[in-house]
Amino acid sequence: MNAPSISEAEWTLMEALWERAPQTASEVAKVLQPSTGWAVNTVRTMLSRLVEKGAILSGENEAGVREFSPAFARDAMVRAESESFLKRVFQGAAQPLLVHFATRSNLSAEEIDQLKQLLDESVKKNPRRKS
Amino acid sequence: MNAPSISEAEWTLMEALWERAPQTASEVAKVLQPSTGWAVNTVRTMLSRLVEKGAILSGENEAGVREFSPAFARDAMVRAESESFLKRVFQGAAQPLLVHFATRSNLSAEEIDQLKQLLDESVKKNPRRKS
DNA sequence: GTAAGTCAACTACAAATGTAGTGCCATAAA
DNA sequence: TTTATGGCACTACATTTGTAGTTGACTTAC
Repeated sequence: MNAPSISEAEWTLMEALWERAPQTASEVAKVLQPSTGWAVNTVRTMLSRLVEKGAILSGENEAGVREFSPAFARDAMVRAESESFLKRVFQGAAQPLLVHFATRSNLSAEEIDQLKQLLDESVKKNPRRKS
Repeated sequence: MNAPSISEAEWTLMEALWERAPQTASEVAKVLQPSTGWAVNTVRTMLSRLVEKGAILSGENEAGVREFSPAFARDAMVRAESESFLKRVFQGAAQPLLVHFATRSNLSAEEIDQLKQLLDESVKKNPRRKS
């Protein structure tokens, strides 16, 4: 199954589970409480919805309490989300996207060097020229 | 006013208006019909909602028919959308985002050269080193 | 063994989104 | 002048999302 697409608030939950899994609903709620202020029941509801969507899996711990884990690695979800963003906003063209973020991002010199190196590697692996 | 955030389907309408503006509802509907299959009323409803959101403006043409134009340049909406995506998926860090798209995008050699040049310009303008 | 808290399952409800349908008016065509 | 056409304003209705509250079973500390 492919990574389902999830909402903004749901990303927050996923982040908590990627941090540490499995966790029970109340554990997640406790972790997120300071930053989000969500009630435990809110967290429960969202966790259930994520299970329905197939984004997380649930089981029981030794004490018989439900606990939750991501069904996909963060990277896979990022990839799915990125695809859809790229299509929607940049009409599928990666280069304009890269230009956009590269010019607006105030990268440090090191980060720029690193990126350029990545780009070089990419050209070695895929030395395609425009027809 | 800042560019409001809009849904996926709404992006489709905006694209049509960025293509050509102003357009009346039925013109937009006609343009989008093949790709989306939306009924005219669907388009009307979405246009109205976009007006409410402040994403587009409406006036009347010579014949007294409502016509619509984007309230923001595509670039401004792209920027807003990109911000939010960056925060949500890459936790605000542009560099990992760039790495992600750079490595997965199969750019042509020309595109890579162009990007590297952009990166160089960016370093000239902003010769920041990590502290 | 009784109150107090924890869980899970259900229910609630408003705003946003996707996708139209209805009713009424004006104009153009027959 | 009837009739079909296009426009506009409203209304409709299912789904998804955000944000909980309620109820009833269980567990635990007094």
